[in-house]
Amino acid sequence: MTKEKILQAAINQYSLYSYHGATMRKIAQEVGIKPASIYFFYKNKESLFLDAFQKLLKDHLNQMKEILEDVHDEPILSIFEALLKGTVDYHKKHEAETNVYISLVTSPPKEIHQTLLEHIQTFDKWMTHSLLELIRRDKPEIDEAHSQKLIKQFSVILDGVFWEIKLYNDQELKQQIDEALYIMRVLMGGNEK
Amino acid sequence: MTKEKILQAAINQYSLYSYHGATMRKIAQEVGIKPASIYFFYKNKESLFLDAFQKLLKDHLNQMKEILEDVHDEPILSIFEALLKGTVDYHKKHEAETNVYISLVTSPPKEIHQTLLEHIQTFDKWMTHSLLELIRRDKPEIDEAHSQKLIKQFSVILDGVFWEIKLYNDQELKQQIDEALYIMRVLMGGNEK
Amino acid sequence: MTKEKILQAAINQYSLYSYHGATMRKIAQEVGIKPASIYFFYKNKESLFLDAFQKLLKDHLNQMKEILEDVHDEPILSIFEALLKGTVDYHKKHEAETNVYISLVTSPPKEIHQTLLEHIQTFDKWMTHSLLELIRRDKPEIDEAHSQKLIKQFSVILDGVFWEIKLYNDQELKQQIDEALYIMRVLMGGNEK
Amino acid sequence: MTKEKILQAAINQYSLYSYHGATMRKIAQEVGIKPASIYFFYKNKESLFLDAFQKLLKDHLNQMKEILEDVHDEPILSIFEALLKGTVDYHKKHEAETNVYISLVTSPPKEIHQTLLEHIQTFDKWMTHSLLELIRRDKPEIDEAHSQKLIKQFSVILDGVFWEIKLYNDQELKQQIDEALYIMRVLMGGNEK
DNA sequence: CATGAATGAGGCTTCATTCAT
DNA sequence: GATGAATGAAGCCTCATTCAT
Repeated sequence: MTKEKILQAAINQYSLYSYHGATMRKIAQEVGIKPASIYFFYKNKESLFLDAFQKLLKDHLNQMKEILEDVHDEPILSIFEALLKGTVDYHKKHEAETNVYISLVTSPPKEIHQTLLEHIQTFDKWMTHSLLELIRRDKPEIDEAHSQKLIKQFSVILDGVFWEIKLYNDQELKQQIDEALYIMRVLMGGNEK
Repeated sequence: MTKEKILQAAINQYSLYSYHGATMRKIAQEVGIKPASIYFFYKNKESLFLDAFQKLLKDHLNQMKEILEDVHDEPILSIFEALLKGTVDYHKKHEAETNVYISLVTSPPKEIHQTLLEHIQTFDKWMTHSLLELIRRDKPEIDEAHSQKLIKQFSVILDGVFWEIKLYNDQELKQQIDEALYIMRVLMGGNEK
Repeated sequence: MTKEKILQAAINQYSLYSYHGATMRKIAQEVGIKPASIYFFYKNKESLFLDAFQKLLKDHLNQMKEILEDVHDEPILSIFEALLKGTVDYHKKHEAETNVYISLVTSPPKEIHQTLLEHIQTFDKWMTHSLLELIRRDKPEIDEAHSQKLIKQFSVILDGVFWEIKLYNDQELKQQIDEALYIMRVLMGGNEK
Repeated sequence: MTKEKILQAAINQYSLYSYHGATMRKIAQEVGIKPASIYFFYKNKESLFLDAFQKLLKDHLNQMKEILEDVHDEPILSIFEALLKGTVDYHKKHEAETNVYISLVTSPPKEIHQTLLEHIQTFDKWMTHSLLELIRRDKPEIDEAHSQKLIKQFSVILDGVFWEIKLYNDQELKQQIDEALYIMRVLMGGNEK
């Protein structure tokens, strides 16, 4: 229990002040213990953050998988929608984690660089693979090459919406999601509006 | 001269280690002076970084303006292309600045929060306004509402490409830019490929 | 224990070098600890000295009260004598404290200015009040106006002896005390020598 | 001109913050020059303050001599009065210098310790000698032993008034001077009031 | 005369960490 | 499990001082 609270506090502090600004004292304070107590659970600051980062990446992957499972049987456009909205929801609800993730991608501490690259690749492969399957199921008429292209296009848009979480307020973001969905609809041959 | 070098070193260090990890010692070392000398030019660490951030935002805006000026008279699709490639080029060439910018957006120090919000708004307004004008010039048949929509769609895609600078290598990025341009072409009614 | 030793060292160092010359390093050295350890007990240098000054003033008042209690029942001239000698003894035995006190009176740091004024007033009132009572008890024939005057005269003389602690050696000081007592005897109408 | 301004600024700063707190920067600032410029006039901080202290002591002695000259021919009680009031006036008008003097007496920097002791002795001898002469002239009936005693008594009282400059406000101080003069009158056999 | 630019030394303070309790 | 007490290392910053201009 305390151990998890420490982990969360570490992430919160890192999200605000990055590695060197996330002091053991502030983390302890957030948990309501003394700094010395952290060392009962973690060997040192570095190992604490390695743990925190690992948990962070794992949680993120799980969350995305859950989102996909929930809409597994719906038409592909609904799945795109669910992924877009799910991404936004998740990151709005886990602001600290998102900030840490962005920070890790931007300036990865060398200790985590490898793990991070692997995560990004895993995530990418999983998403590509899943979407390929789901497109085939919903729209068998689309050949694989086209699917691949669609997925790449979707990823630009998903990444765009992801970054705009940090730029826009809730209302503007909703509009951007609508535009994103509109684009996907157009790309999938829907000239219906 | 020394003053500018300090500014650049501050940005480089911040990009790697964020505020608390960008120590005066490391900044001085990068410049080739002693830490005490920094204080001849800047009152303290905070004011040094405030200056650095301001310069960063100003440079970024100027750069984007320059890009747009260079392609001012070309068709709108070329302009979209120039903006996408220009953005990528600029941020690849100024990795440190980009990382700092991302870090500022993600976890803005309160001293710069206001300045940052204003910059983002200024940038947004300028880009919207410029593109509106350029679309009207090149495609007078598109009404303003549609233009507005197109610009929003472009911004999602531009933001997507921007974020993917941090995710993909040069080759993958080039592909993503191609997909981005393809999307814009489709959105502008071009069924020509 | 360590906390009190720090306080004493702070006073000693302040007495020698004043605030800016009383460095945390020298204080720590005197206590036999490292500078960082001071911060476990005191938030910072300022609060350490605020504590030290408060203790100093409190101790001084207590000491004076004790002196008076010890001679409470003796004739008033003996009381004057006890106060003069007690003051000299106390300040000779607590040279550092005396120097700090003088320094505080001369150039009071603004943080302690108010506290100091209150202390001086409290001390003054207490002494005036006590002596009034004791004169009345020993010499009921002296009316209050005269008593007030006598006390003021005594205070000039006491302050003179106090300042001469810093000017004269032990032997000269003893002579000055004798003169002081002689003056008081004369002032109280004693032409007996 | 600048040299004297530096000297005065040094004394002012010393009076407020003592040696270690009187920084070259603040002294320069008070004069309206840059710290580096001070080194044109003084070899270093230590020599600047040695000069300042010497001037201080010399000025003080001169001032006291002047006071005495002005009342040279008056009766001895007027001379006591002039000395008391002159002392108070001088120190009220030269607060910084007084504070420095007190600080020097209390915690003399070793570089000036010897000079200071000599000054105090010179001052003492001069005053004793002068007063002896003046008493003899005004009251030839008082023998030298008695004069010596009177002078010692006056010195306690003068020192008392001197210290009370730092303790009391102008009005209270005037009262204390009156009491002091009253005492001297009584001591000189005056039962007239 | 004056100062812009620089720096070694040292100031205060916080950091991560240890260890006995 | 937890922490009071301690510390070496390092953080930011100011100090007195120098020197070329």
